[in-house]
Amino acid sequence: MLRISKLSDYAIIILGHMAKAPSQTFAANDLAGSAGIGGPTVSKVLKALVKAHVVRSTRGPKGGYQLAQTPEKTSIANIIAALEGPIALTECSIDLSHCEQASSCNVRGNWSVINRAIHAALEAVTLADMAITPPMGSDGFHIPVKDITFQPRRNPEQ
Amino acid sequence: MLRISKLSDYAIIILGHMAKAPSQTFAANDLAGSAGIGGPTVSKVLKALVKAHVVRSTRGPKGGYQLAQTPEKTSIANIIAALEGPIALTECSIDLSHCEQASSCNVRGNWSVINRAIHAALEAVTLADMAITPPMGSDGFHIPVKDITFQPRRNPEQ
DNA sequence: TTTAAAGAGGACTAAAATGGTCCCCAATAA
DNA sequence: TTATTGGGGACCATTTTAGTCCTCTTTAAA
Repeated sequence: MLRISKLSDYAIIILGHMAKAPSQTFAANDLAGSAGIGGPTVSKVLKALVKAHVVRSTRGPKGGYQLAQTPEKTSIANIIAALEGPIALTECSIDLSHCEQASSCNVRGNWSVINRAIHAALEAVTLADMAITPPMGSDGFHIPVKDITFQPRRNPEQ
Repeated sequence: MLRISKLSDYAIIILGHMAKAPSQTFAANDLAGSAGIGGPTVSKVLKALVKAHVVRSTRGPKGGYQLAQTPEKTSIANIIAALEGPIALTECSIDLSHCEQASSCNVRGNWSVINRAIHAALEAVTLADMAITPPMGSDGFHIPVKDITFQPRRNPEQ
C-alpha cells in the first residue's frame, strides 16, 4: 500500500492541535497528552519538524514548540518531507547512481511527471485544511470540505 | 520518503517492455532477461498483476503473459494497487477500527481528500504514457512529454 | 548563583515490512 | 507422455520503522 509513515501521521495530528492556537507555545508533553501519543515519540516528531522549519522551539522553562507559520501557509508536503525526506515515488528520482536497471529502464523520465503530480497534490493542501473539523456525515464519517480536481493535459506545447 | 515499493517499480518496467508489443505473449523468463531483474522476482510480480487483471496468463508450453488491455487503458494506479493493495496514505483510510487516536483525531475526514488527489494523479497516467521514451534533454535526463496540473478548489458548493 | 524545566542530539532495540528465493502443484502443447 | 510454462504459497534475510532512553544544552525563576 502506498502510504505515509506513522510518524508523519502523528505530525499532522500534533500540528492539528497546535493549529487551534497558532501563536501559542506548547510543551511536547502537553501535546503528547492531548494527542494520545507517547511522550518520547512526540518529541521525536517535533524535533524533525524543527529541522524542517515547520515549528520553532524555545528551550528552558516555559519553553516549547510553536508553529513557524500560519496553518494556511503550512503545506502537507512540507510536513511529510520533514519526516520522510524528499517526496519521490522511486529511488532513482532522487539518485540515479545506484539504479541497476538504469540502462534498460525506458520509463525513468516519466516518473518525474507523477512525482510532480503527487507533490502538487500534497502542496495544495495546508494544515488549515486538515485541522478544520468538517461536518459529520450521516454515516459517522466527516465530509471533506475541500476538493482537488485534475486536468490531465496530454502533449502540451513544449 | 513517500515511495512505492521496488516490486511496483519492477512491474512498471516489465509492463513497459510488454507495451512495445501489446498483443504478444511473453514468458516470464524472457521478460526477466530483457528487464534485467531476477526470474523468480519477475514471476512474483506477474502473478500479482494477473490477480489484478492487468495481464492475462496462459499456461503450458508457448504460454506466458499478455497485457489484458491496451497500454492506453492500463493506469498506473491499477498497477500500483496490484502490488501494494489499495492506494491510501493512512491506515485509517482503509480500516478505522484499529486506530487508537480515533477519538482525539480531528483530521480524519480530510485525508480522504488527499487520498483521492493522489489516486487521481496515478489514475491519470497510463502505461502508454510511461512506456514512450521521451526526448533526451541536454543534461542526459529524459524530458517528460506529459504534464498534470492541479486545480485546488476551495469550499466548493457541497 | 542555583535549580529545575524545557528542548537537542543521537544511540539503541524490538517489531514489522519488504525483497527475494524456492518448492511442489496444475495446465497444456507437442 | 513429457516438457514447458504459470499458480500458489512458504520461508528467510535484510531493511526499515517505531519507540525508548540517555546525556547534554539552554534558560527562566527563585
